[in-house]
Amino acid sequence: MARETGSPTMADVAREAGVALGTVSRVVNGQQVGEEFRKKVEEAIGRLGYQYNSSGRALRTDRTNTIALIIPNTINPYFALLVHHINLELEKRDKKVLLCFSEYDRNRELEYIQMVRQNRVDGIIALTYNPNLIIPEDIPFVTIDRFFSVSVPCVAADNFGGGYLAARKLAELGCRRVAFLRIGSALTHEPSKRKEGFISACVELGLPFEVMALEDGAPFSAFEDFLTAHLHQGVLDFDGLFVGTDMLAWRIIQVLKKHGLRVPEDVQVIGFDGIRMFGELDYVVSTIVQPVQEIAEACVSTVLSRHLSNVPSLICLPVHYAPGGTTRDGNSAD
Amino acid sequence: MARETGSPTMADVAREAGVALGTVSRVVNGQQVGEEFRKKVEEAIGRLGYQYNSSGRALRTDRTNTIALIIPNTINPYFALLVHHINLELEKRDKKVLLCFSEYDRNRELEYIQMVRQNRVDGIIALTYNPNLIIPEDIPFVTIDRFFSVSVPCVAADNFGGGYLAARKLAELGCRRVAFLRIGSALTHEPSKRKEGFISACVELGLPFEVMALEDGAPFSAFEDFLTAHLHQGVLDFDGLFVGTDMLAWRIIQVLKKHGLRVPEDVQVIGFDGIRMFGELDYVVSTIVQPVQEIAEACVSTVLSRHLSNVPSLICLPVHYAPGGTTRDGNSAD
DNA sequence: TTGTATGCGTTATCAG
DNA sequence: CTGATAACGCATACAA
Repeated sequence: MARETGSPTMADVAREAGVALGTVSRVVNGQQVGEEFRKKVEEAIGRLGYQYNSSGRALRTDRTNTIALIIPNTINPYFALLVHHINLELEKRDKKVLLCFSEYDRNRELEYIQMVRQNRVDGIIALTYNPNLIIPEDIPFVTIDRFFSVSVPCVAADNFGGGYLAARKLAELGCRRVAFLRIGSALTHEPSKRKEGFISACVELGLPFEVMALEDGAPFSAFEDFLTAHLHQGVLDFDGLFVGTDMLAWRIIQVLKKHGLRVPEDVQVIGFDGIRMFGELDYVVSTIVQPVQEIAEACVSTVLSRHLSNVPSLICLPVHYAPGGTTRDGNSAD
Repeated sequence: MARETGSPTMADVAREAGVALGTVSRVVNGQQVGEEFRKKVEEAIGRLGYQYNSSGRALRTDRTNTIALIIPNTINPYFALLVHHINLELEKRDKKVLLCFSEYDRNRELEYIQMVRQNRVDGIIALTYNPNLIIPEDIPFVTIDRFFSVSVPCVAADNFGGGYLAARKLAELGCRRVAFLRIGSALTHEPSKRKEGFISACVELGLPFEVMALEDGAPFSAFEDFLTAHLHQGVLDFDGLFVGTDMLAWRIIQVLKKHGLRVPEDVQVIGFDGIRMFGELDYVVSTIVQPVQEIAEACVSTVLSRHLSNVPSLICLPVHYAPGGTTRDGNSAD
């Protein structure tokens, strides 16, 4: 008979089964145990409805089987996708996720670093643009989209290749003069390379281009000003736009439409990320699709790999293009 | 000097500060301690970079300060919103979130129930349509949108009121014949009341209406068939539609447009949920907005309330209407 | 192969 | 108000 207080423990199971505590532990952990004993223990576990206590195990082994995921939020659909896939990948490996929403707030990030230390997480996956984040040396740490140093593995899509692909695609779809629009963190991170790739392809193709890059905090109206400055008698100087993210692309398109420009007839637009309507319907705009599933897999297997030293410091995963109705190549899914 | 292995413990701090272990514990937990001692301990903590070990605390106190959140996924924008706000509310109260994505899969839900037992979570917040979910009696449990029994608190938006409001709004906007479209779980849950509210208002107003309700698993094409059956010489029998969710509304609108119908000129459409583009821009369709923030707050404060017996078994929160460009009342945000 | 005993880091009880 | 010490549930080294 188990104690009446709380849930049954291994000691309760041992008593119920008439075996030693250690034997129960071995059965629970799938180690080698005589058939007779195993059976007795399993029956006792069933009778008592025993569930092991992960606090006890964590205290003893100093492993929590928990990975902290630091990400700005979950309402941005791209982040939501990432959370989704990372959680799934971790679950496959019987790991738990400790959610940390930074909200782009440096102080919150610092508090989270402290919190995850208290919780003795086995590793951290972080998507943060905080330039001077203090990275714990003693916890496996993997970043997304942001390269800190060779000792901190970074997983990212092939942003350069994506920019390059976007420019080539616009050219292929008949564009004669294009522009790149972006707003984002001032610091250099992987997504910054979208611009380089785009420029590189334009130069290579002899395609005239312009760049409009804003830093975080700049007002969106700056883009409107830019566009109206390039609008002459209802005709835009550009017939193709590559925009840093799908979200920004969407907003830019609203502006274009407000000025009576048709998308894609007058201007073709390609975004970046691969956001779908409601997460599962059509792409919101024509886009360079990030391989979210692969990014998640890479983050998880990297953060869990025992020897981070053996792991490459930058894992770059291939992107692809998908039409989404804002280019003149049909609207079918990829 | 602390032991070289692992992070410093309270014992290390005690030694460093020249006080007893218990005193360190009292300082860490903000209990009354003499000024002299407190200072010595705090300095030692600073020198050693001590962070308390939550596994030890959990083992001792049998409280993990963790709440499990069971939800189908995070890629559906409504769920993403919910996850976001629930996480924020829990964080305010220094609680952690254990993420559980059910993917609408009954087996996964069962595994999660087991997992959260092992992790000794302090409570569970669940959004699940599983009709015969086994609810742990011994863990505070709060559901969203689904009423199980009076002993399990349920938090939901005022779905009936929302349906009612939608019908009145359509009437107010000049609709003469309307329809309600929905697809969803066959079982009766709170969102089912959207239909009742809608019908109730239609009857009250003498507004002719029709209902097209599909069960989960039915093909979307059934809606197309329904609409084409009601399409005569390019004119739809309805000039107003109320659709069960924003996502379905969006898809219905695509179909309407394919048939040359203009929204909102020919047909006005109101959805339900309050989904915004990219989570933060305009509403995707005109919609009945769920009070997600309040729902989250209610879930959290309920699941954390020590005496679940004192808590109402159904918490119903008010919704509101927001135009989103698919009705003839402008497109400005609320 | 199984039993026994110790300690993981913490809180809480009790004595001083 | 502080110090010493015993649990909490588990894994594991060691003894049988």
